[in-house]
Amino acid sequence: MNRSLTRRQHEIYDFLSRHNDDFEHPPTLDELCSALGLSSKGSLHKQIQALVDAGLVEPMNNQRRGVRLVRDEESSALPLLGYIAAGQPIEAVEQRETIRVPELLRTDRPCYVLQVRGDSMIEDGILDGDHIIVEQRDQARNGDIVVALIDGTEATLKRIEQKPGEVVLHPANSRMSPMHFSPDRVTVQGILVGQMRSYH
Amino acid sequence: MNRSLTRRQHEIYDFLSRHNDDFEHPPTLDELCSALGLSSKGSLHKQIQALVDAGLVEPMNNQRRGVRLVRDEESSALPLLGYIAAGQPIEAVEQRETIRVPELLRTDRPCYVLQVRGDSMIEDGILDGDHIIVEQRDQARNGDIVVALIDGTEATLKRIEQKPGEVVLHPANSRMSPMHFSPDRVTVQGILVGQMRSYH
DNA sequence: CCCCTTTTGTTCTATATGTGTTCTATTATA
DNA sequence: TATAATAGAACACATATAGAACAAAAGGGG
Repeated sequence: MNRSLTRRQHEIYDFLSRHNDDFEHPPTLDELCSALGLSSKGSLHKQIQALVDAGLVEPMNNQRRGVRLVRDEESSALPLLGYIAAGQPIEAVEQRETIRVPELLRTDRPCYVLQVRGDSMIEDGILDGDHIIVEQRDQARNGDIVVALIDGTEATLKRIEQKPGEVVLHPANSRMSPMHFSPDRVTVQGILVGQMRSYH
Repeated sequence: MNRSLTRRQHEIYDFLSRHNDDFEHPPTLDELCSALGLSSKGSLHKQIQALVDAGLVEPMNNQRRGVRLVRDEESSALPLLGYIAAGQPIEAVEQRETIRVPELLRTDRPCYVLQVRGDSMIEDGILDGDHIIVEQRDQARNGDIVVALIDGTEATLKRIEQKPGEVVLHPANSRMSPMHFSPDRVTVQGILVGQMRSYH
């Protein structure tokens, strides 16, 4: 079942994940063959079968309905990790919670959700209580709003500016000042990609 | 039962979803045949029956013109009506679009989605480009943020204050002033219940 | 209201095509 | 040498289609 994939099997699975939107309908073996540049569906079938055994592709027991990836029923739910407030570690939520997030507010890479505490980003329209969707990353571009870890303990949500020899974290609150750190004290944990607010 | 669809059944279902607006009434089997390029309604009937078994098409027990899709109540998708900017009518979007909204950001009553244009509510964290979820209503409580229609033409998003003999619409922008109207000039179209923002 | 016709859905059968499956043989790759 | 990847053929059977015949509803004219 949980056998590790060969290199080619990995390629094929990646191809399916990337292109399953390009196919109008689940692709047949023949279609996949020409898309992949193969000329024998028999060979492909063997590979697909390995993916089925690995639990990545829906088993097709003689059915003629195309090659479908297994539906990740959690697909639109992301883990809600806890609260983030400037200057404190992320306060984990007790239970392992998940929260549904529409595709529009997330990316294809791994994401998670935090709830905002405090007003440090209020002028960018991020208010106390908002849910933010964060893409897990360890690098950011200047101007991104990031979840940054300072000295390995304090987590904060700020707009980042990376200069040679210095990292500046800008709050969006005129009553607060930018914070300056040496680069080795700051690690990026993710970048802000989406935001949700409920008014009830 | 809940069997997965064959390829052709998938196609036919897609066709129905795409074109159910093109048909004045639910189509007859013969109409569908010619639209799909088939010449045997007997064959089509078998396919339709499969869709009925899958729960995607309402069962047509000898009814005429009985091919209608089952109401898609599950999808958690709301209609995206268009753009709202202070002082102009809601600019309708061309296509009838829908957008997925998690339960957290909506209510049990009918809701719709608008995209915000302008900065009139910026200090409440509602920025240009944000998607807002509006619950359809004709009454509001003081302090609610509402979609209000002024003189039946201009739509605007503001915080409402209803006094005897007067309605005040408060922007959240210190460069703008509250607007005063007599109650008969203002009708509430809905109240803000959720908000979404994408950063990419 | 009844009878007839027309339309439209339902049920068959027969046939053609498509599509997954199973082989074996051959070639790369480490 | 062992493992993986490929081609190609042959096969089995699920699915798609046409066509005919039948049944149920709708409508119309007397």
